[in-house]
Amino acid sequence: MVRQPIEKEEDIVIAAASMKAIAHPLRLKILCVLSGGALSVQDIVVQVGTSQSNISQHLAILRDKGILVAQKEANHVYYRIGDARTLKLVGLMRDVFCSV
Amino acid sequence: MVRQPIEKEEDIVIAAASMKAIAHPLRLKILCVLSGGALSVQDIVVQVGTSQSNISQHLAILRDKGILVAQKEANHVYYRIGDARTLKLVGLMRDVFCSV
DNA sequence: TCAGAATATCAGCCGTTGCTGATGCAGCGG
DNA sequence: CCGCTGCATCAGCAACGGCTGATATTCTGA
Repeated sequence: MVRQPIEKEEDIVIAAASMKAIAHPLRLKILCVLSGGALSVQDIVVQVGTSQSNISQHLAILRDKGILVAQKEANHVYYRIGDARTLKLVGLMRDVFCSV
Repeated sequence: MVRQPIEKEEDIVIAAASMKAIAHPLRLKILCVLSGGALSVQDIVVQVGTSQSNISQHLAILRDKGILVAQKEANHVYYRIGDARTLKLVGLMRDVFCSV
C-alpha cells in the first residue's frame, strides 16, 4: 500500500458542493462583508450592490447550505456566518487570492 | 479607519472564478489524484472513473484557468498542478472538509 | 505505410443557474 | 386601522454547464 486515497469519495462531493455555493462573485462578496459580523439584509444590499430580490435569493442559498444563519429581530433579519469552518475558509481565500 | 474592505472587487471576482473551476466533484477529484504528482490522461481516467471525453474536457477547463499544466511526452500527455497556490488550496480544502 | 492507441474537439441535448419584475406577507408607526 | 418598510417568494426567461457519442489528430510500432 503505497498511498491511500487523499479524500473519501463522499468528502469530495461534499467539499465540491460547499465550494460551489461559495464560488459566485455576489455570494463571496456577501461572505466578505459578513466576515466582520452580522448585518441586516438591507445593509448587505447596500454594500454588495444589487437588487434586494437578488440578494435575498443568494442569502437563501447560503442559508440552506448552513453557511449563513439568520436571526430575526423586530422587522429586520440579521445574517451572519454560521460556522467557524466557513469563517476560516473565507480567511484562507483571502490569503490565497489576495496576493501580498 | 476601523476596517478597510476585505478584498478588492477584482480580487473577489478572480477568487470566485478560481473556486468555481475547482468546485466540481470530478475536477476536485482530479486535483486530489494529481496532488501526489503528475499523471497521464489515461491514468486520470482510470482513477477518477468517467469517460475519456469527459475527463479531457475537465482537464481543458483546469488547464485554461492555469490550474493545471500539460506536458507532452511521446504519445502521452502528463498533467500536474501548476502553481503552489492551488496545491496549497487543495491541501486547505482537505483540512477544512475532511474533519479530523 | 498502416493499424491502433492516446488525446482533443465538436455537436447537440437537457438540466441548472442567475437575474428581473411582480407579488406576498409580516411587523411597526401614525 | 392603514400605509409603509423590510424581507421572502414566485414566474419566467436567457444563459450556462455537463454529459454522451462521434470524429479529428497525433504518435507509435510492426
